[in-house]
Amino acid sequence: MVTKKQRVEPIPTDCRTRRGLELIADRWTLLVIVALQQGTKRFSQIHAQIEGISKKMLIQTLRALERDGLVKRVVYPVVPPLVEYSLTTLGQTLIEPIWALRDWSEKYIEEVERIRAEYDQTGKNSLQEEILALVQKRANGADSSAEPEKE
Amino acid sequence: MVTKKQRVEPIPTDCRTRRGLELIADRWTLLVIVALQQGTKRFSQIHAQIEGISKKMLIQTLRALERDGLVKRVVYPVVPPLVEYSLTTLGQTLIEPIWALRDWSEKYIEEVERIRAEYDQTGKNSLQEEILALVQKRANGADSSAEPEKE
DNA sequence: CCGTATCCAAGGGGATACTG
DNA sequence: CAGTATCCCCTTGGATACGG
Repeated sequence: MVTKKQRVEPIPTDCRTRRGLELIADRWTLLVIVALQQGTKRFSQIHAQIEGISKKMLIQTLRALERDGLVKRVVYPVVPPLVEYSLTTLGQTLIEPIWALRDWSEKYIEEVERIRAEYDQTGKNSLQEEILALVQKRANGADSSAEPEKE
Repeated sequence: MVTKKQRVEPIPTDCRTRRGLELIADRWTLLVIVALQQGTKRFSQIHAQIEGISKKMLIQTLRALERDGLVKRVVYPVVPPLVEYSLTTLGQTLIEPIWALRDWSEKYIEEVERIRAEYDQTGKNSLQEEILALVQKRANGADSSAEPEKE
């Protein structure tokens, strides 16, 4: 159990990590980058590749990425229109961290889903026994009034 | 320019990568894990640390993480209540990929913001010249009717 | 083909008040 | 302290129709 008076330095809204996460912490951005990391693609190809995304959301996501310099958009003045999207050099720097997330998913997602299924069925997961043991131990051994202190 | 008939294999909604990204691709989840990677924390500490999150969203996020076995929640039966959250062993496996994203943010976020500011002010970013060159080149040298082919 | 424009339903998420 | 409950706004985002 944690003792009192632990100093916690806040994560300000304007720190670089938060600003960075805001860039990519939505439903589609990372998927679009994953799609483009295979190389230049037309709009319709990306749209076909990312199952479930609407044209509206794809456009929106691509526009944001373009605006931020992560994706390059090239329009060829032909009929019918031909538009190609690709990662910029800057955008390619995101491939590595995203790959780390992919690796994690490949390794652990099914374990996560197993635990979730168990939780949904039983109302608890296997961690609960561990936790109960912790709480019991404390209930027996220690004073039950915690009396948290102010700073 | 990309040539015709490029094969694109779709990313199905149920692939592991997408299921993994759905876990963490929202506004708060990653920040909560970042907060907890420093060690066990009380609810109020996390809440204070993540500037801007409401109690409602923090609870919601923590519940989801708990349900998925990434976060452990321990309630001590004392008054006033004392609840501690920490990453499980499984949850800790996420630290590494998240760290990669943090590193990326530290390195590149300000470049991104520079480009974005430029884009917002001028309606274009520095890539546009590069793109114009590309398009011009094509317009001069090649047939202007692209005539995309079917498969 | 690659968008834009408009409408609209669902729900995300804040504010507030209340409880054990 | 650590939630739960309710209200309600307002954004998100899908569906559809249309345009260059």
